[in-house]
Amino acid sequence: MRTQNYSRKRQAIYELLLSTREHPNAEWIYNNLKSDYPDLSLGTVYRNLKLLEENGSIKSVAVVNGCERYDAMTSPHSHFVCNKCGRVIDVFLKNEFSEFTEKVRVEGAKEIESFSLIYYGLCDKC
Amino acid sequence: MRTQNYSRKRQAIYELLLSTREHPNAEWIYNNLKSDYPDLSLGTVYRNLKLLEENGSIKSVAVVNGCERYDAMTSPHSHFVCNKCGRVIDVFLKNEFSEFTEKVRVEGAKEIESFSLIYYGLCDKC
DNA sequence: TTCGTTGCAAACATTTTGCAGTTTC
DNA sequence: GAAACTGCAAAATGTTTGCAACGAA
Repeated sequence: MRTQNYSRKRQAIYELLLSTREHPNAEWIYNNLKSDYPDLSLGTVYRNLKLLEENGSIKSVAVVNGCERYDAMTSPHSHFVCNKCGRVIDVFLKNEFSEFTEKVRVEGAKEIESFSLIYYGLCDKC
Repeated sequence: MRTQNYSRKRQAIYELLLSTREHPNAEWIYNNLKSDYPDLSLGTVYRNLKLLEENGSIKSVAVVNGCERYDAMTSPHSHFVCNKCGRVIDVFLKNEFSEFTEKVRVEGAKEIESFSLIYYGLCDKC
């Protein structure tokens, strides 16, 4: 992990991500912090999202309409993405699933580090 | 499906995708067709990839380093993405997996249309 | 004082689009 | 001839980066 000082804005970004189940993108975070941090810049949001991801503090869970979506809940779970409105919803699967995926061997892969399971469809608001 | 005429270039893009297991992006396709179609333009590749995807002829299987990667094998299967070189490898899972995922219900989802399972790690060439 | 952090704007990379000319049917 | 298709270049989009000022330790 890269050396880091304390940063009030990074902290705010992280806490905002902890407080929501929106799985937001950089711009949503920027807009939601602007009132508390009027001099915040979008570049800072991007920089800190990257830092937090390198940290392991947050994860990128999906790319929806070309935008990276982030989640501060790092315990393993899956997601549902609405094809119409782009909403991202948490999906918690039973143990049988992780048991199943842990057995998977991929020809051509030296080492499997992680996996991502994303469901797509229409959400109940669309 | 939008009305379509025959197009030699679209056909070539589709056949190239059928012939490879590279899961290429637009630029790879462009570079590989340039010699046969010297007047091909990258815009045409993008336009036709979108049309072919709307058709259901091809699928976007992953976004690797910001690039959409396509596959003309539309029968359900998963993928492995190398975190270092970006290589995309087919992963065929046994039936028990689809049986499992078909049972999944997502709270907040009206209808599940598809899902995508992607493994990440290091490939045997990295 | 050192080095991480930031705002700002410019740069970047991928993808989309407007237009005028070409091809398909 | 109508409508789809294309090359080209410009535009749009999301993200990254260089730099000088600022903040933390």
